[in-house]
Amino acid sequence: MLDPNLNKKQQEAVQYLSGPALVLAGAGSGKTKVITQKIAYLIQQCHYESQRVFALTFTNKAAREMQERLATLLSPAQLRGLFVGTFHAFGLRFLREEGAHAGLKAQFSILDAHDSYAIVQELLNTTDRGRVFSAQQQISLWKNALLDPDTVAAQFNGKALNELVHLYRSYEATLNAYQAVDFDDLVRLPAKLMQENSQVAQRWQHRVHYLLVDEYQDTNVCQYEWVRALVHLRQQFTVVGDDDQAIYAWRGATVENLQRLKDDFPNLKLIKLEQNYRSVQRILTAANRVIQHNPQVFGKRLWSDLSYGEEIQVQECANERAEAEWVAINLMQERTMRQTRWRDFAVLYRSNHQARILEQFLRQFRIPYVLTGGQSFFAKAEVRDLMAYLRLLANTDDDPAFIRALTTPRKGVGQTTLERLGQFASAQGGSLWQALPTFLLSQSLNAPQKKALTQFYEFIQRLLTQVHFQGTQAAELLDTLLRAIDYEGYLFNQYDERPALSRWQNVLDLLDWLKRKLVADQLNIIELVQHVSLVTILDRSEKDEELDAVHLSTLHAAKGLEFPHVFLIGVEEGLLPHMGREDEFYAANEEPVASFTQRIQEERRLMYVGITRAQRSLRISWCQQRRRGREDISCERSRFITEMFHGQEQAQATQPKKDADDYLAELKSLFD
DNA sequence: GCTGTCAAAGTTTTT
DNA sequence: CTTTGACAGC
Repeated sequence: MLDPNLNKKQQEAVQYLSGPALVLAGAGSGKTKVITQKIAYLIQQCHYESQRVFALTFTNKAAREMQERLATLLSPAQLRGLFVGTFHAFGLRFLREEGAHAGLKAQFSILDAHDSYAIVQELLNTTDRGRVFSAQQQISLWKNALLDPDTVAAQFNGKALNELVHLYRSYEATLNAYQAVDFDDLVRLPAKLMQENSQVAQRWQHRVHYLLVDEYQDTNVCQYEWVRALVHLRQQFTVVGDDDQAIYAWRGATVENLQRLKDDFPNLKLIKLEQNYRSVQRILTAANRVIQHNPQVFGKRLWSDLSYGEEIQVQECANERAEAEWVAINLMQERTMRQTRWRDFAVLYRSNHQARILEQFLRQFRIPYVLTGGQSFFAKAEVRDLMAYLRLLANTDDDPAFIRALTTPRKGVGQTTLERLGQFASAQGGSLWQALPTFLLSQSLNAPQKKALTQFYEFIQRLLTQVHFQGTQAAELLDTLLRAIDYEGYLFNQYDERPALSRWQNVLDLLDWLKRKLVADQLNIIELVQHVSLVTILDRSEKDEELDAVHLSTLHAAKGLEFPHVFLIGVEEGLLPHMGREDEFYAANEEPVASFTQRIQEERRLMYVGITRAQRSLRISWCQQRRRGREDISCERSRFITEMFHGQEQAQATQPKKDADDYLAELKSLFD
């Protein structure tokens, strides 16, 4: 049955099946609802087979949310075979089947940003982090634009970027030698294969009967081409997007993909969802005012049935400490006065480091909070250490994993020996692991190093005999591994008691999570490792939902979420809009990727995303001074605040009635 | 030649 | 607060 709560436009979007459809869905207009309802409609009413329907998202969170909603709409049998996941997860599945056509072995590794950084650093032979970072970025942008080294070389012929092109080539060669792909490749290689291999293309064109894409405005060229190739045959797809919420241009996304869609599919059906079910009108008005300063591709105006709502407050703070305190005090007051739950609040900010000071104050006030986004659990050193062993077991040619496993915990093999082994391996044209047995016979090796390397070799060799174990047996293998390397001992030796304990806890959490995964899905280590590479944060979504806690999130990570009461902090020139270094990146034809104006526009959309997260109340703060590195810099109010209130009286923030000390005293008395 | 200690720096956003 | 690179000692 079609949900009777759908409005006319939503219904149209769900039921339109006569060809390609673009649903322009403003913030809070029921976009996820439309996608999930449409999937249900396809399967239940139109008799699409589940394994023929594919829904693509950008984040794991969005995918999970859709899966959860679908679980309430479809029977377990109907859910089976249905693909709802990120582009990258889909890419992994695609490459598992088709990787051979791209020269990949079945057990290829997936490198994370750290690994690629290390590779670029090695190739550039520099310790200048800025240089490495920007080179890495450039390669990533090229990849996202579906440009391979040859194409780039042709376009940059004889120019200063030659060195970078050369780097790109070596980088690709290195990955190939490791039998590894990076994140970008998970989308780039499928797109490329679809274009270049007609057998592969046909296979998938026949498999995918209906395709849905969420957050379409954030697709890059690879994703666009991949989608285009997938639907080439049937032209049955729905993409949902909002050009005003495009905030990933820095990752190669281009809003022009919306425009291109019209050109490539002349019969494209355009459906606009403009009724907002989320926010009170005042908040929408503010959002509309801000976004109006951007050029409008598709004229679109959000409106709401809800009441007008209370004033939007703007608070000027002396510095970020004062700001964090202001947030904490307001949270205390609001919770008492409105009888709300903690989870009804979110504090949103431009960059992760702003969370730190907030955390301090929230802890002090004993306000429970959860951090979404931010530093990935899987980026933590201790987690990567353990994963290195697993990656090595899954793919012994994974040199970055080999190096990390061999050197952490330290085993008496260092820089020099490693370099020699590296030279030895590249002379043989193989990986470090392949070279190791012969290298052990070499004369230049000293006794201690030889002994250490032999031990390591035998240790890994032994584990390798068990690498195909599944489920419980594989889980036991993890325990064995951890005990054998005495990682706990290493941690407590390396760090003070408290940090060591917290790291060890992380390892135990990881271990627990891995084991559950192994047993639940009956995976072996190889499958597990590939899966884990795509997970950015430890999956405890249900707990987060149940938890009554204030949400702390970056603006990027908050997209798609909504909260009754929102604090948007750090709204200053330089921070929002953010002004970074004037890095010069190039897409093609040596055109810089983004002009100053374009950057401001993206920042404005970010502001728009922030405002439209709020359902009922919105509070904005900015600081006169902010600590940046070692010095205090003075800040100005963001232009976006001015734009928000343009032609309107600006609400003056009311001073909190109690000050921080009162609250702390009160709290203290509670706990004494 | 390896490893531990010390000082310096911090990257906007994420798969 | 964490991570990384430089350096000195074992």
